[in-house]
Amino acid sequence: MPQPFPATRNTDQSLTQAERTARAEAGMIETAIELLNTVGIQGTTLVAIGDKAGYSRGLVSHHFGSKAGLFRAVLKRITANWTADLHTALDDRTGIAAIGAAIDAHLAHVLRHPEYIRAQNILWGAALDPSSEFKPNVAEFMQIQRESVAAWVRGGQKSGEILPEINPQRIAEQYYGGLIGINSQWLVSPDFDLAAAYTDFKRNMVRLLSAPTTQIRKPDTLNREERQ
Amino acid sequence: MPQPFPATRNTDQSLTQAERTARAEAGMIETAIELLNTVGIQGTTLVAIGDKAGYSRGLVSHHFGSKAGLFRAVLKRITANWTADLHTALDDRTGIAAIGAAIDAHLAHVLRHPEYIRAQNILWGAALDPSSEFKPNVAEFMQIQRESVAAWVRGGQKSGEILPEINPQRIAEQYYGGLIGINSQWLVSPDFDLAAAYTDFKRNMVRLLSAPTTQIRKPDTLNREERQ
DNA sequence: GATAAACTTGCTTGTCACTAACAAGTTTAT
DNA sequence: ATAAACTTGTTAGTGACAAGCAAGTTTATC
Repeated sequence: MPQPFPATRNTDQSLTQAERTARAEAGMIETAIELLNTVGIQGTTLVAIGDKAGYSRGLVSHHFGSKAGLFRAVLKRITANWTADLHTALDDRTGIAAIGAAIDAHLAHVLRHPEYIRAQNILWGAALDPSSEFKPNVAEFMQIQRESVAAWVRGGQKSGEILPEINPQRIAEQYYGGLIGINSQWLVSPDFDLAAAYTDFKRNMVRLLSAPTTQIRKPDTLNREERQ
Repeated sequence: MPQPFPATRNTDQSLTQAERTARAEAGMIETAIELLNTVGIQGTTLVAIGDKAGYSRGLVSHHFGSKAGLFRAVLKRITANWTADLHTALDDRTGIAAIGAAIDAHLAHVLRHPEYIRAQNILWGAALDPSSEFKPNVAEFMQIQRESVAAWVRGGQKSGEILPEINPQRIAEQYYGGLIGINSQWLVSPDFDLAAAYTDFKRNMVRLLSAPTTQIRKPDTLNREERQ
């Protein structure tokens, strides 16, 4: 039954098939993230998802094929969210400035959406499993992230602020590994000082990338700069 | 029936209760590690452990209380193994030398016992889960590891090779995070160059800790040193 | 000091509530 | 009416626990 005012379609009465699908899938993904954060991967059962999202226990399988399929979709959604945040934060920067801004954005993102980060890392942990169905997705995501970082380094090398001897791929590995490691420690230890670790990481990263000529100063000056 | 030669007790015929227990627990732990590496945490069922270890499916619960209890024991065993390796590698070193030696030992250990590292990380991943029963164990282990690193830094500060302004705790977080992050990337991406990442990490760590006076050189000299 | 009963511990099997997946249905949009 | 979204019935497999059996170990008795 076609409604006269398409703008008010989502008044719970009659929805387009596409709308129903979108609403159901989004609801289940959101519910899964919530459950992952509260009762973990074990407690995130199909029944629990269905109950909390207002559907039956069978709908997850219908839409995502399997529980692993739903988790794949969760990762996809989280990744998209982070990528959007990063793009607006970067704003066409490259080189050292891009890396610094990215680390800042990362910290802000973690503090803003801790439940996303937690869910992401829980699923990444599950991906280490040899029988994991979404390990390739995780590997690919990391590969793409590293490639961005390597591109920033190459940009800095083009402009001369980063020495040409530095290997962009190696920096990308260190950069990305550092972020993963900091997050891992924070997720396990509730009293871990995330902000301090991030700012320290940023300072170290910038120092490693800066050409040695910028470090030929008197120790006093250097230290004051470090504290800033 | 008491045997005349206690030294030949373990000839598969008649075992002391203690011997039986030790053999059974060690067998199940070893089997669990093997299964974690091949079929993952999902495939590591009580039935599979019992089958592979030559016991029944009920013995795990009997000895370790639960599946989580077994995994706790697995982590304990892996940790003990790594700690022993580290101690022999360190040999009373402190300061930058200790950190360098520890990173080398870490790489050697990962290459020597990849199945241990993989199992450890799979279980750590599971520990991120809010319902995890052994998250405190993981957090405590990380805390102890960080304390060691911080002690090395303080040692280096005492001898003067590390600047007093450097925060040992922050360094420990970066150090440990870096190792976790590198391992995580390697575990997910089969073609990840682990050795290259480790040597790069070591070089960066040493550079960060070295007093700036050692960096006031001509760029040429610095670069040659970097390549070594 | 040998020997058998009393006891303890290692280990297995039966059972139960719960889970994911799939197939066969019912309801809703087109 | 027909195809999609969604629900319900069913099944094989899971971890935990309890009851029971089979070894090993201690103690009492001769």
